[in-house]
Amino acid sequence: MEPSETASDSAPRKLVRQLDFTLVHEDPPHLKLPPPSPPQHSLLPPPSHSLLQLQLNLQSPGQRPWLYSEPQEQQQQPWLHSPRPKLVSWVSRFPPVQKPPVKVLPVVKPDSPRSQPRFNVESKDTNPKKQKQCNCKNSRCLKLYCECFAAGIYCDGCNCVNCHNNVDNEAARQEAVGITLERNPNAFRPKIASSPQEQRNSKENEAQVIGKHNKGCHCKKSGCLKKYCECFQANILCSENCKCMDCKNFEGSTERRAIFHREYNQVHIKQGTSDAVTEVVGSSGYRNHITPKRRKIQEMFSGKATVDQTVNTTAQYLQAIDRMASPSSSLSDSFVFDQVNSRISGSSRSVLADVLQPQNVKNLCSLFVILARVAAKTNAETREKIDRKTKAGNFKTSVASSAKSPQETKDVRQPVCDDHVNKAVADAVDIDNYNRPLSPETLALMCDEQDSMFFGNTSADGASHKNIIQKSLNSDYGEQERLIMTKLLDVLRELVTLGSIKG
DNA sequence: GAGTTTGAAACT
DNA sequence: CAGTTTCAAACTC
Repeated sequence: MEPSETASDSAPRKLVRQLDFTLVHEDPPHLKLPPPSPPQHSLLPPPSHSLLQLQLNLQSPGQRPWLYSEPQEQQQQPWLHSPRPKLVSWVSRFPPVQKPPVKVLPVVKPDSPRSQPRFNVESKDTNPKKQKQCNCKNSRCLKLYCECFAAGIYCDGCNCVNCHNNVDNEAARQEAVGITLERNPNAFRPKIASSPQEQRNSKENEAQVIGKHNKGCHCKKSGCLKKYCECFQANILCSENCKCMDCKNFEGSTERRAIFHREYNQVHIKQGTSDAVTEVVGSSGYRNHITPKRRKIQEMFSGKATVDQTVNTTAQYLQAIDRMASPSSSLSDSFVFDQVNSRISGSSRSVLADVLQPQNVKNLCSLFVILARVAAKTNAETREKIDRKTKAGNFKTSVASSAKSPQETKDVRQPVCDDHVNKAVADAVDIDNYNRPLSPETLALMCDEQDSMFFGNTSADGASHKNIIQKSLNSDYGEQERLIMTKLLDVLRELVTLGSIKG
């Protein structure tokens, strides 16, 4: 504020000039709607050409009265003339005071007085029937602590004490608004910004949410997985704007998955859809299990701004594989996670999402199988050596060894039926099963199927991988390793390049 | 429902 | 701008 100005005389003018609720009028992130159909929910009154008119039209006292005082200026808001047809159409399509019906979310939390978001983010107030009711005691509802005030509405039926956020205290409130805006011109703006990707996803009729918290959260203890976290509450991932510690609100986070899993299950158990729950749990209950190594990689790649772009891209690649390899055609698990993740996945949506093809995943999987086979051979020979050594040097061991049936000996030699190899294959297959532990029987079956699964096609890639296998099994281990790693690197590089180009 | 925890907002 | 305090929602018991 200029020294010559006072809060009271400068506030109103500054208000209207600075307030830009552009984003307010967009759908909340989790309620993205198909373009042609009318919006079904909005936290705030739909935009109006005439703010004065809006104020007059609003029978409910709870509607940002201070925002609607200078229509001319409002009309000059850039977004009304910028290429944002969606917003313009909103303006013309909806009367100001109409409260659209609630859109039922795919994942709903159990009803609770606290279930409404705490912060003035777009996702709040998903139930238009009941206005938020604050419980302020010391702020007179004239600070951003107050949800109503922060949301730009009068308190109405709240449980607040000494409330000044009402018509009777209009002057005081105006002043408070002025002070608040002086402190932060964006104080009343929505905190969640959508990205261009959101538009595209809307066109694709996906419920993708690509949002980002403008300021970012600063959580320290909640892991950004509780509603204390603004990002979490807004159903978006933490972004580079955040300064949170020990953040678990990133794409691919096991903990985050677990939470949504739990919530989904709770809701459906309540709704009596136990069949669906069983299906969901059955098909994905193991997804939350994650190998330490994999988790390490995830955490390593959960990168924020400080992480190198290349690394990020690789992480996204891994995440994309994670997504792609999920049986997205399945209605149970993938539905839940597609719905949940799509609402949550934010700015870190993989740039490879549209680049990766099933063949890429196959290629990578085939490499893992190769690794498994090499490991199997290595391991089998090591065991053989140990056996020979113990046979020669230890009578007892010799007896035990000789007691082995020929079949057992043969089993040891079989590439992917060894413990270590099982692990290797499990890691490889893990992509398809989201870390679900596999029984030995299943693994054995998969061993037999690997070839047809991954090399059944007659593509050049398939042939080249077969060659690698031959080479791997016939040449020195060092050479095998080199070949495999080189191929793996090639695959990753290719995808990173694709991602970079797209990015 | 009371008490505690949490993190944004406000203040210094 | 960093550290501290205030505040009210979220959470726990």
